[in-house]
Amino acid sequence: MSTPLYQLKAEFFKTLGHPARIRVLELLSEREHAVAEMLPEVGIEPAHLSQQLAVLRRANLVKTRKEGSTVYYSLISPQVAELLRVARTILSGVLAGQAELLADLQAAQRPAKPPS
Amino acid sequence: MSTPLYQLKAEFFKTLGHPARIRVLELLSEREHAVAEMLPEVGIEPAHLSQQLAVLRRANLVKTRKEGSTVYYSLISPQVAELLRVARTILSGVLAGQAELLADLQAAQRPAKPPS
DNA sequence: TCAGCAATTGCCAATATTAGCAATTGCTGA
DNA sequence: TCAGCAATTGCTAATATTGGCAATTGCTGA
Repeated sequence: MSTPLYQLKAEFFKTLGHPARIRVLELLSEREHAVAEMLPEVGIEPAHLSQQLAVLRRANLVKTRKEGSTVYYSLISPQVAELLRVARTILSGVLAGQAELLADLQAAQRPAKPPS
Repeated sequence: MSTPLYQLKAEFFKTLGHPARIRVLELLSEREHAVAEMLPEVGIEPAHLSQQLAVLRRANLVKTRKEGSTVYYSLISPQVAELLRVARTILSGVLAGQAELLADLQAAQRPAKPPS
């Protein structure tokens, strides 16, 4: 193994680490989409979307199908949808934790009640 | 919502996008670890590990427990372990796909046998 | 009290990522 | 054939991440 496994994992997550790419993967979790179809959803200029799609292609996460001059993208592995689902669960936990913290901070401005 | 959800998700994945941080999360998926204990596993200098741990702390993915002068880290959400598991599955699919591609490329040098 | 270790922080240069703009490719319909 | 649209590529400046080194904090045992 030339590259250690955790290096590959890190690169994998790095390719997910961009708002436009996440947005695209979410759209593709539902069904395949043409580039033009994704454009308004992602809200970035065409050239930039192409670049981000290229990143996903290079990472082997999506595949393309050409029909005339429009290109349809879809997920290679449907498990990506599951990954996003798990991530959402974790994230809502994290955000809930932060909300709690926020509440504590706000409470601390009044006659302090110590954390449980 | 000041920051759109997919922005938060991207940031979440971005914090996973570093070999040392992945390594740490894998270790913590098993059980809590002291910093000194992780050092040889991760194989980077102490100051750098601290920095990466700080990234994980800021992202609310890990928590610390102090005992004397040693600091123990653990996962806040055990679901992170599941996330890493799903990621591994996807990754092995991706790598298998690449291996196939490689095999095809090699086969293409001999009297070509078309893809199934 | 202070020497010594664990862990962290701050600062900075090297490196990688992102996003904007112009130019190009490939297909389609007039 | 060529005008026009979909998508992509190349180049570049702005921005963010990284990793190395020195200095600091906090605890413990002599």
